[in-house]
Amino acid sequence: MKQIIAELIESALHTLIENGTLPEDVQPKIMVENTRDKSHGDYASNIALTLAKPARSNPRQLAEKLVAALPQSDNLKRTEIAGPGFINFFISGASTSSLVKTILEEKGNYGRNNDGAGRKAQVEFVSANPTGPLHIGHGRGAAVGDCLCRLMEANGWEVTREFYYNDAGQQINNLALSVQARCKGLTPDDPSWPADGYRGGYIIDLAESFMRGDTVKSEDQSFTGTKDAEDLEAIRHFAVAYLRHEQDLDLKAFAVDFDVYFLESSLYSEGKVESAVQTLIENGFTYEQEGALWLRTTDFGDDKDRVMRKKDGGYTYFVPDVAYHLNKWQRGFNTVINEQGADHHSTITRVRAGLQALKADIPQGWPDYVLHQMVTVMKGGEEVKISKRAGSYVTLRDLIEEVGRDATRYFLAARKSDSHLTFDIDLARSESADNPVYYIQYAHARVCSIFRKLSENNLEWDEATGIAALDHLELESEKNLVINLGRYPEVVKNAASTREPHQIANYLRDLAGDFHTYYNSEKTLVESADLRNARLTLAVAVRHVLANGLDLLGVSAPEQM
RNA sequence: GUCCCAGUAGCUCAGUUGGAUAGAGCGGUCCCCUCCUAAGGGACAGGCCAGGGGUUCGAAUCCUCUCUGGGACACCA
Repeated sequence: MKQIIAELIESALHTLIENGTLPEDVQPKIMVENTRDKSHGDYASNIALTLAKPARSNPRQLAEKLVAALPQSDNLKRTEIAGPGFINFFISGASTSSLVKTILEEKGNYGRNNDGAGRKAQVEFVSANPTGPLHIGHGRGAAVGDCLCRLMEANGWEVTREFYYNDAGQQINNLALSVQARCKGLTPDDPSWPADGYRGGYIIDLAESFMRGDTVKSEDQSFTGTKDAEDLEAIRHFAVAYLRHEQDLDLKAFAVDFDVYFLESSLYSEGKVESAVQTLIENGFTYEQEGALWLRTTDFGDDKDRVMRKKDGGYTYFVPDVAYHLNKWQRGFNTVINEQGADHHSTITRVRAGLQALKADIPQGWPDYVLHQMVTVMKGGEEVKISKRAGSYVTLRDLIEEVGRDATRYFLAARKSDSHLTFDIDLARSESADNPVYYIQYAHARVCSIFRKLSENNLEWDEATGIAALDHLELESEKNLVINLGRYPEVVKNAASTREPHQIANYLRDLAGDFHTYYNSEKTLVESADLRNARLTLAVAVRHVLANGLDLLGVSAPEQM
């Protein structure tokens, strides 16, 4: 509808340019907006305000000329000029009908578009180290990342979900040493407990499982405990497999699936780290100093150069990261989004700098990053520190068990990811019935309930009659609902291009609110067959859009609550 | 010290990319089930949009400085 109005305005502008009211060289940016106040019409444009200066006219006069030059359209009932020079558009019943009809035809596809045109996009998210269960911060990453994927898919992209396993570093050594210490019966209080050891209770479970000789399976590996507390290599393998298995269960409980699990260790074993380093040296962006190899990241906007290879010969962590991203590029992903915690933000500059220094024709500013800020967990009125080493811990699975998957996903995805989030567990648990996600689901269930009642009364919804009678929907609340239904496709588009899945959640809350208001004020199952069928048709349209939007969030749309 | 993010109702947060009188939920006060599910609706109260300057027809939104909170700035991952 916005598009249609924009075209009408464009046509009027041409007329005004031809008759000399506007100079020929104007490059107007036509903006059509949803109005906040319905007395301002259904849509409004500020075009006369932005063009008043080049036209050397006052905005209201210009607006009048524009309105006069607007072509005739069935979609418009009337226009008016208001305030400093806004043009307000009131849409006609015909345009309402055609929108509802479109939704009924497209059903689950309504709101989807093909902007991506089947191009490949890759989203890397969660990517937790296999050193402990997933916590709420990972949960935020999982919720935001998965919604982003769903959004990209809804915009016509072919999305690959990828999880990067950091299985080759010092953290894994610490993990193995911690498990070994537990195998030997040590506790964190013992003097010989590893300095940076993990203290969480899950380490005890892990050690016991190893000493029992259990076999653990994860997505891509399997390992049996050797029961030998001196065999650090075996403990390392077992611990990684064990914790990956735990994380698999966490993700499954959260209904998040990955297409690719990428192992950091494979970058070493396949020589990719080494060859990336060679290229960087050959391209002349490195130098030796104090026994270490440095990358001149300052050439690419970093505030100081970074060490690539330490004095002891090991690589710093961003080197495999650069090799990893080169690999993503070589796999043909021109669009890559990395969803990470904000505490990793300093890596962005380095990875991008490294990629530029490879001279592999990778565009500047590639890849995209979506960062989520930290989650503060409150329990019993106090902040819970989510430190793996300290052992005080809120796992994602605990959270899902306490407040439910739908509510957890919604809560973590419904807020702008770059603002801090406070997750009050007591609130989420004790008032789970007041969680906004139920508000939206309830609207969906209510539509379904109307249809149950309909058949109890031995009546049927006649879709054809309903569509033909849509012009009976003349109430403000009904028109308002339709306008909001019409917004959905642009919300889907906008949320994807700005990488902001929370927009979907906000939209759904608004739509659900409008429907609840309508439901309370007007009865759907009225005597008049025409009006009844028209209202049922509108209700079906609402149900489709609610279900489509909830699906983008990975939240279920129950028929009954 | 440098960089990133944030600061909007008592609390948790939105604010459609610069529009008209700043909005929800929770909490507070008060109404609405003879009625398709009250997990709902309606009404009231609650605001110096952290603060100062600037940009323009117009600023919570853009620029700049200041203040406050969080995070990042290792030859840790």
